[in-house]
Amino acid sequence: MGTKQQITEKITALLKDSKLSVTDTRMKILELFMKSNGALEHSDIETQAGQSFDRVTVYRTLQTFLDKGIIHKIPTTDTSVRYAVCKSECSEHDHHDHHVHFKCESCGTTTCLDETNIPEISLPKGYAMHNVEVVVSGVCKTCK
Amino acid sequence: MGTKQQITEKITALLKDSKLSVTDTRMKILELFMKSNGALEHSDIETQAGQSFDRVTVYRTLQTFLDKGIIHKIPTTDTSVRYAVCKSECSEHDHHDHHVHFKCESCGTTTCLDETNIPEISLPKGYAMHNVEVVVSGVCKTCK
DNA sequence: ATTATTTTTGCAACATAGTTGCATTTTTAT
DNA sequence: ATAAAAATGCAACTATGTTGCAAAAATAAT
Ligand SMILES: [Mn+2]
Ligand SMILES: [Mn+2]
Ligand SMILES: [Zn+2]
Ligand SMILES: [Zn+2]
Repeated sequence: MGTKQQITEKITALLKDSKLSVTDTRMKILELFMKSNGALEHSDIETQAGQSFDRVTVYRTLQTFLDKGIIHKIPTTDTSVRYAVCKSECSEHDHHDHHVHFKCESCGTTTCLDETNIPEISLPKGYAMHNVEVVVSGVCKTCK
Repeated sequence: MGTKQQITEKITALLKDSKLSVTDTRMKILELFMKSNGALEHSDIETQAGQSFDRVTVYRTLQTFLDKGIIHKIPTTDTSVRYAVCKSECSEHDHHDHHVHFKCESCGTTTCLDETNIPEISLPKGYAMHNVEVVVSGVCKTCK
């Protein structure tokens, strides 16, 4: 985990590396992502940040982080949009999150299974594959 | 495809098999699904149905079809919800759509690749798998 | 075929989610 | 310290989804 001070430094570095201004909103939201063990959605952030930020700012911050390759989206079958921090390999407009996502039906959390690779899929003739998303649902390690 | 008459009979039978009342809304929406070569979202249905049905009715109809195993959802990374007709194996509260979904980045359509099976995935120790969703994005057969 | 019962629909009203323009504030560059 | 650039907050708006209830339609019973 690291001390509060270390986390702050790490987050600041991450923002600077992405050529983003270091602002309170961005620091706070990134901190929430770092602390969380699962993916976050917009409403989680609004709640956990303690109603200190405008909704619009949160939307714009998430979009900025997406653009810069700091976070990635996770597909869902409801209308919610889930976000999780990317690994270091990701960069602006070039995401490399080729791992499986897991949604626990018990606790509701969605996590990145960074070690679980996505297997090969052979599409029918004529289809070109650019990206594969895999979301597994079931019961997680903690809830079992 | 079949004639208009044949499609009507087929749809009527499907509704009766699912123990649903045969109504104009349900006939029309099922017809749209049958005619469409890809998945539909709520707005597609409202548009294509020619503003004849109330929004609420469309929502409720889709939910009913989901419950009865007539359609299934397809995960997305935006807030949209996509639906496609299930194969015959599906029944009430017991979906069996273990196929890959494909989203074309060119034409935007999402299709069920019924013949493309979902490969085995080995999760980390402690995780129980109930369902797997796979969505591939790229360029489809038609757009290539 | 008529009537009774059950189900579905449409409307209104509401709630939540997401977007855009613009003035003010904050951050970064000079 | 000042100027330039960028981010934020607010207001106003659009889109999406939900609930209760009365009217209408579909099915079941007579
Ligand atoms: Mn992930
Ligand atoms: Mn499908
Ligand atoms: Zn869990
Ligand atoms: Zn296409």
